[in-house]
Amino acid sequence: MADPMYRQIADELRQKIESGELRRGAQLPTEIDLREQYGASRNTVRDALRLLITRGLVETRPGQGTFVSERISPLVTTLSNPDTGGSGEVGVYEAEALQVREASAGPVRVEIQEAADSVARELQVKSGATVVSRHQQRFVDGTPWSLQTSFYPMGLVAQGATNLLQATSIDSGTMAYLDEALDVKQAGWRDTLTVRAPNENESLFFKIPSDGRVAVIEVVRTAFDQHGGPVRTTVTVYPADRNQFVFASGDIPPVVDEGGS
Amino acid sequence: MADPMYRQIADELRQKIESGELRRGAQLPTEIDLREQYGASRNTVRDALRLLITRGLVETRPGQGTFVSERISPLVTTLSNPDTGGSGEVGVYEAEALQVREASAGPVRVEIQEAADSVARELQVKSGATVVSRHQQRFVDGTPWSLQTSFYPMGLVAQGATNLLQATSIDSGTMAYLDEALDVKQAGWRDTLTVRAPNENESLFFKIPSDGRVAVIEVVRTAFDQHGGPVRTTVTVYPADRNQFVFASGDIPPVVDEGGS
DNA sequence: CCGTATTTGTTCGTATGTATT
DNA sequence: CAATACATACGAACAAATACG
Repeated sequence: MADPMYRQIADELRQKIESGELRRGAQLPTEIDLREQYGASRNTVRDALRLLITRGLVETRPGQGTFVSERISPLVTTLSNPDTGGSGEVGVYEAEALQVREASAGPVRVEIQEAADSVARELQVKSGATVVSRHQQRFVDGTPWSLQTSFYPMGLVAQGATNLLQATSIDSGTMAYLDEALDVKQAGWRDTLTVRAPNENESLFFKIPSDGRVAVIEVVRTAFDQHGGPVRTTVTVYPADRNQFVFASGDIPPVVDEGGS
Repeated sequence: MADPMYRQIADELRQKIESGELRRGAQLPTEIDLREQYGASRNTVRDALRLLITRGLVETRPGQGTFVSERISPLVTTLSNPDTGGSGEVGVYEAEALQVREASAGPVRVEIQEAADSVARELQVKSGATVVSRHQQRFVDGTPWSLQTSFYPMGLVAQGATNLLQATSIDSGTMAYLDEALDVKQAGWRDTLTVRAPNENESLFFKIPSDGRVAVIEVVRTAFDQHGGPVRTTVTVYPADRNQFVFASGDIPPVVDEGGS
């Protein structure tokens, strides 16, 4: 009488998934069916399913059913040193897709805000100081992939970097633009990764449960100029169940295809 | 009728925790008390508590009660480029503690194993090939912090690096040792971060719930020698609810103390 | 050491709400 | 609109872990 029943059920289902008996994308029996199959109550079945959800093996869709997650070969995001590989753009997260994947992005939403504590700390300004925020939704193969918001000190605009207020996508070249406009160069950056539960916006956008069963990964990248002052801080949020992050450093060979099992 | 009740309860409790009304380590009202306070059923209260557990705010101890997590200012692990800061040791994860923290480690457990698929892929050997594994438990301030296992191709031992089989802690200098013994130098490395549910060992060691409510972060660091061949792959697992990772690149100023709220 | 009270963990049954088809 | 399937919520009972006299 070792494991509780809900964990036994979860284990059996997990085995069926990993053995391929239940394929990716396939629909699991409904909770009612599982209740009968395992002689458990629906609540117990749901406890088992919650375990599988947390482990990223299945996902539930209200009104539809429970399905084996397609996920697999997680999206790989490279946060490498540009001195290392030839990853051109500095300050842009790049999905290094082993498979062919199509990345797209929503419109840029520009706002003038008062800096929250966390942002103020990164930008080394007073809490509540005025900052420019540029927010964007990103998709890969049409599915929600990340939410990204960049914050710039308002001082940069006052000094002439007025394009920061434009709602056009200059993200791939903002640092180049700042160099050109203000002679501000990016000398380095710092990435901070944190795992936490999603907030309401995030669970809606990523279509992950709102009860925290699936975490999100928050990457805060703060870029510094040649004088050691913070120029920009970018907060990017990814769902944790379908992402991996790679840091490369030094001289290493390119990645070989792995061919997921 | 916006949020479900269990989330409202969780929000109120979260507020009490963040405002300091419930201090770190303090015991929350029992589930029975909360049931009466909020006019909800015990199951609904437990749903709310599960949310807070997942967010790392509280933890439950059977027979005792529910307590505000001590956690706080997460441990920061730097995975930086050595060219950047002066972070001496290459290939060693370093807890950059803003507070004074005491790191310790358990004994090294050396084993000869057949490489699992994931390890074989990283070391670019055939699946099932013989490898040396060196496993260690790590603690910070006496609490479990990480589980680390390094894998080396058996070929290195055959070539003379016999010290790899010794159960003494040479971890901080294994790469230096390999340089000396075999003229193998570390030219670079690749870190891969994945978030997943803990396995049984991990949940026991870290004392986190075994149902996957708290994720773990798995960092796989593979080091490459001057010829681009993999020398070592190190798998380190951290509980996700009390850790942050920092990757610094280029020329950036040192971290300033933040003084948690 | 034992027994009891307390507290969380697991499981059941049931009812109703909400999203999708 | 109806049927289906998951989401939320209630109430109840017993088990297991812990604390304490």
